[in-house]
Amino acid sequence: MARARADGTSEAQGAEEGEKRGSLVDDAYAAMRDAIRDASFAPGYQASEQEIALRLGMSRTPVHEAAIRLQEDGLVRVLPRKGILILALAPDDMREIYDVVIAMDGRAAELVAVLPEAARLAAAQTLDAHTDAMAAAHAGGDLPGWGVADAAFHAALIAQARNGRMSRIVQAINDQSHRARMLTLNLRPTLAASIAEHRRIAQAIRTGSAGAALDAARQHRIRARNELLPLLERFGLKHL
Amino acid sequence: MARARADGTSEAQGAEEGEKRGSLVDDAYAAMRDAIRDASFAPGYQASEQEIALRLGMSRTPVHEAAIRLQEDGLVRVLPRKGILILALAPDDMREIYDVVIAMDGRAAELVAVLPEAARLAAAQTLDAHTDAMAAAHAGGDLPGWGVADAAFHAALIAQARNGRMSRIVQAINDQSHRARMLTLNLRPTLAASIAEHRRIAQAIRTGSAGAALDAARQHRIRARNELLPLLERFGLKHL
DNA sequence: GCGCGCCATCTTCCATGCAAGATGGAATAC
DNA sequence: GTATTCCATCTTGCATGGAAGATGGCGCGC
Repeated sequence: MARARADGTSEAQGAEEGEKRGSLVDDAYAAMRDAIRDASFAPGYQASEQEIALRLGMSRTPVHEAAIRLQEDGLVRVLPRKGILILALAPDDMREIYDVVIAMDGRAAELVAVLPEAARLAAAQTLDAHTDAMAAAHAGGDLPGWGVADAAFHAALIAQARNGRMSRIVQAINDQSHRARMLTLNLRPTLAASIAEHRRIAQAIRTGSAGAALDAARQHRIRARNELLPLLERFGLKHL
Repeated sequence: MARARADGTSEAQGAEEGEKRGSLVDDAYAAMRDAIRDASFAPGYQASEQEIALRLGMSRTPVHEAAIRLQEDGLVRVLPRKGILILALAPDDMREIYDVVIAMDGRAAELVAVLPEAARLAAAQTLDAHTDAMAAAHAGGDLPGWGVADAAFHAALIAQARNGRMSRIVQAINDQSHRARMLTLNLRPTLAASIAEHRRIAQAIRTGSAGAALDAARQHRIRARNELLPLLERFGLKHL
């Protein structure tokens, strides 16, 4: 069920033809996805398959097939006979994305909270470790580090729920919103509140309180949403 | 943002679904998806792209690209240099699927319940109409009709939440579980309970009780899950 | 100057060819 | 009889060419 994601670091430049890894389609997919994530391909940019193929040192076919997968993931749109459009995120997209993670994180927390006690305790410990990292980054003024630890917390929460479909959905959603998260990291005022809420989620899981875990995870995401969306509107960030 | 899906899922826009029959890839995608849905392609069957292309009267290329989309949707698996494998659903897959719809239906109900009053009332009326159809089918012993009306209720609930990403996720999940729903329709004992629960969801939406709507939708799906999964295990339905 | 149509050009869509990996069965060794 | 090797065949991965649609600029009419 797990899609093979070649997670090699992307060289955005010349694609030297070296070792034979997976398929060229996977290479093209990974390269394009990473380029979109780090904004090498800016949103709104309209690329041609020929040009990308040339840059990656392959023919148009694997680029085309990778573009289909990226479109399915919601990262680009293939305009018939016009080209590949890198999609931008509007505030309304962020609203949609938040509603999905509110639902998923809540159910995931609930599921983890009803695991057998040993698994529950291990999960809570893992989650607390990530929260510790967030607190340390916060104390040290390391904003990117805070973001990484925060992402790790939520990724661990989903992973512990042991649901491949939920994992893939959240992964796709995260790919879409990665740019926005990077941009808005320094806009978010209440890092401390997040840390406290993460503690509450882990504690509810530790005690096996499914309802409390569900509620804590939901409220955490809902607060983040209510905090971020007005900021996006205020700053007029029409496309992220 | 709405991808042109052959079955016409899309956002609310005045534009009519013209169903442009321009792309062979779309044709192949729709044909293969429908064949999988109604079990013309049985799970476990390993098809060759050449054979499908021949049957659809096109070359291998559009079939191959459609297969990529179907794989992304979780309906098939493309085995490198071996063929296209129609995926089967195990009870564990149904567990995963139910957890996703529990999360999504709950959030959707909550979102609909906080709409402005006019929209809320209209939504509740639509939902009740579907529930009426379920009751009528139940009274008339029309099991397939009951299933159609039940699906319409849940589709309407998601649609009213006005979240394209949620719609697409639920649509993909439904595509995966369609066969299983058809098979298990006559195994489910408590149709009457579903009808009563649907009424509760609609009522909570009507009164704008977000928490009650969330809980009613969640409990409805959770009960269905707890009812169905043991049946699947009992009957030894390893692959659906 | 201004609007309109035409066409050169750019782009994807799809068919097809070639190459390489995977497979099953036959032939062989023991 | 059993295990092993080899190869004919089937399959997809990828490259490439022709075809058709979309676009923007240029010239023409006014």
